[in-house]
Amino acid sequence: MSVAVRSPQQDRARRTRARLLDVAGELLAEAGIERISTNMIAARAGLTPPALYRYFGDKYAVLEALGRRLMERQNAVLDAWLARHAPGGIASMADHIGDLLSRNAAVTRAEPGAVWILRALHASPQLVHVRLESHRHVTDRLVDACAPHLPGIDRKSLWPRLRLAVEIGFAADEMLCEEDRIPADAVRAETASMLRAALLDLTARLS
Amino acid sequence: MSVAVRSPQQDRARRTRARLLDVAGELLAEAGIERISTNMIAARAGLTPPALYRYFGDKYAVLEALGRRLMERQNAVLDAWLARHAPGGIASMADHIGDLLSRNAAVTRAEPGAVWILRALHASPQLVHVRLESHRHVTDRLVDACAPHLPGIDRKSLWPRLRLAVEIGFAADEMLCEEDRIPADAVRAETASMLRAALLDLTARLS
DNA sequence: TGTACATCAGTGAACGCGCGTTCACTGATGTAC
DNA sequence: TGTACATCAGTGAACGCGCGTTCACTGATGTAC
Repeated sequence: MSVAVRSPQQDRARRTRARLLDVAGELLAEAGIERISTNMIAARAGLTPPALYRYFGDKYAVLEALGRRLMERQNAVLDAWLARHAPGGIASMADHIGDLLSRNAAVTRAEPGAVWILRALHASPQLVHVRLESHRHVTDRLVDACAPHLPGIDRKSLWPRLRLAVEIGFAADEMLCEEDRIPADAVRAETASMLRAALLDLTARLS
Repeated sequence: MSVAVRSPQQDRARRTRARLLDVAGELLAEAGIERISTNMIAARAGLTPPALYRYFGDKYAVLEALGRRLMERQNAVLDAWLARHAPGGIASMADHIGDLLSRNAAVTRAEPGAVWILRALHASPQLVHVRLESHRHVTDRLVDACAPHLPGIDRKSLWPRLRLAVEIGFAADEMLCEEDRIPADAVRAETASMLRAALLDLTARLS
């Protein structure tokens, strides 16, 4: 990173940056993380290689930005879901987990190469922190939403349980992208009912 | 792959091949799949680059062999577990899922860079099939073990449920390798109890 | 037990290629007057 | 509304490097007699 990367000033630049990320997602799906290159990304976006470095400090910055963009979109889905169902308490949330999983899957499907982005975040030592931070953030939000309704449980013991639930939700979504021998809706429903049972189990232990 | 790769004839060769795989696992953890190279692997194993090509057709063959070796070890754990608990029926298996998860985790911990191997299998388009096939195989074995005790459920509807359970088991194991904010044993117990409930739910639907 | 010899394991040197990245630059955009 | 000008976006050419892989070879191993 020779020169600090400034955020785009012009409309054209914002479009170019977004195009670079879209293209990077496509190439990640086609070539995989070990084959993707900055030169490939620039070429596919209709740019020469140096143009990429106006927007990203280095190769990993591209992939990191790509990951963050996807996770922000997923977080937006979560926020909307929480706004709607958290006021209804644990039972309301538990009953609508399937809804959350479907909406999240829709985001994943809309993003070019989304599964591959998630995998790259998983598979590259330089990028693991992005995914980890995002999953932790999601867990924090869920704890915030659930804790008020579970006065008998302290946050410290709630966190690991919800962290596991988050991981399972994302794992199910990723699995559905590669496993074509199972019906997506049925498995999402199954996942939802498992998570629902786990969540309701928390309240049950209080009484 | 210029010349068909023959399996090693001498003891020295078998040791060399195993050493190449061990070293590849270490490097995968240190450098990640986008940085690892055949030259690096050979150098670390104390060999010159061409020696590697006596054992593996190309770079992906190394990673594929590495993945298969790990999955074979995991399968051995599963087979032992099934031999022990399958005769006891669904309830016996359901009660010992935690045991399976722990033993599987032990295998993962023993292999150098095991998490990274699993991630590489996940993240490289050329390698996804290895992981997918292994998870399907595990699912098949579980279906074989469970089906006789669930005469009311046909294999077609059993398969997706167990496939999901397999994915969740592996996902939990992988998560524990990177998430240090949660106690491993507690989360394995939690995972086991979720899977247990899901499994017992199958029998409950029969009555 | 010793040795000749066939086979197997590993080497030294090299290849063409595409990688990530940088430089000094030209062309496009938007704004102040 | 027109234009001069500062700033921003993208270019052309090039770099050193390590990659994956191949070749014709030498040294090590094990076996038949």
